[in-house]
Amino acid sequence: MPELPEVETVTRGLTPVMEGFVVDHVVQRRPNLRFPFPENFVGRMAGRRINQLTRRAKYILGYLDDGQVLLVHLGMSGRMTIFDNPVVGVPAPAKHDHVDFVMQGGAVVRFTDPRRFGVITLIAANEVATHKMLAGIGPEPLGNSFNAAVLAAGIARRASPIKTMLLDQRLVAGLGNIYVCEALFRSGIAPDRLAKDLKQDEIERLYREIRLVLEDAIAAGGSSLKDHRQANGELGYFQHSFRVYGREGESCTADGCESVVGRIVQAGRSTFFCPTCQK
DNA sequence: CGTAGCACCTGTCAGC
DNA sequence: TGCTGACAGGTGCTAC
Repeated sequence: MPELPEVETVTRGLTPVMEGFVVDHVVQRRPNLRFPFPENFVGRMAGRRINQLTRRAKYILGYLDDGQVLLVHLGMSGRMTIFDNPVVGVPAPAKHDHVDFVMQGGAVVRFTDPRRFGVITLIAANEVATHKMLAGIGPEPLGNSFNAAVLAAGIARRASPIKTMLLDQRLVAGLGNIYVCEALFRSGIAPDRLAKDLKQDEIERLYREIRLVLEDAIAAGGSSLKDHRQANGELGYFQHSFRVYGREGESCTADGCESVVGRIVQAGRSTFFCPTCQK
């Protein structure tokens, strides 16, 4: 379920077994995911120490000791699972287990992705800001460079519905379909409102709720998953409680609201909303 | 330039 | 049970 909070949770879960450790070797079981793996991926990873593991937007970045950066995107269905219990061992790879990172620290980190919309590649450290996949990505929503004024400037005069705009990673990084729906519900803004028509107080509410919904989700991941992982070692999946997402036809959770959650399709993607709470 | 739509893949579920 | 169609947490590319 990879939007920003899930990628953050996965990154935090991987850090104790990857950061500061040397990659003994990588097992690559197919030539491509969404894109081909980089030339000689296995050879270029072997023996490299991962100096630092961080997240930018929905990408996991592993800074290697030779100036390369391992870039991982989970796409729609990508998952990471840690195997570091010597008693249990490492299960035989299943159909969609495409890559294993075998760490000298003793852990095996397995990348699984049925739909293969994920990305694994290597870039140079000095390309992190300019590489095609990262250039143009907007501010981190939880960082200092994102605020109501930045959001206001980004949506000013834009003729797209606010829902569609918020999915655009150039405006703000890391929001996906779930948290856009949730943030709009929490701020009481109808998803089909045109971005340029939002009033200042609405933009400020939206800004606050974007931050809060993401912070809540990250906190939920940290508190409901011991070491950010489930008993089977899988990272980033935890019990969410969404107010509108996936709740079409169910009653609105707002106090005193008698309405039923609706669903519309915008830019080809489902939007869940309360027709009464969101104006 | 801004915007919309398609493409990439596989799995799951509802309905017949 | 088997088939079909709709749908799924993302994003790059192309065409208007």
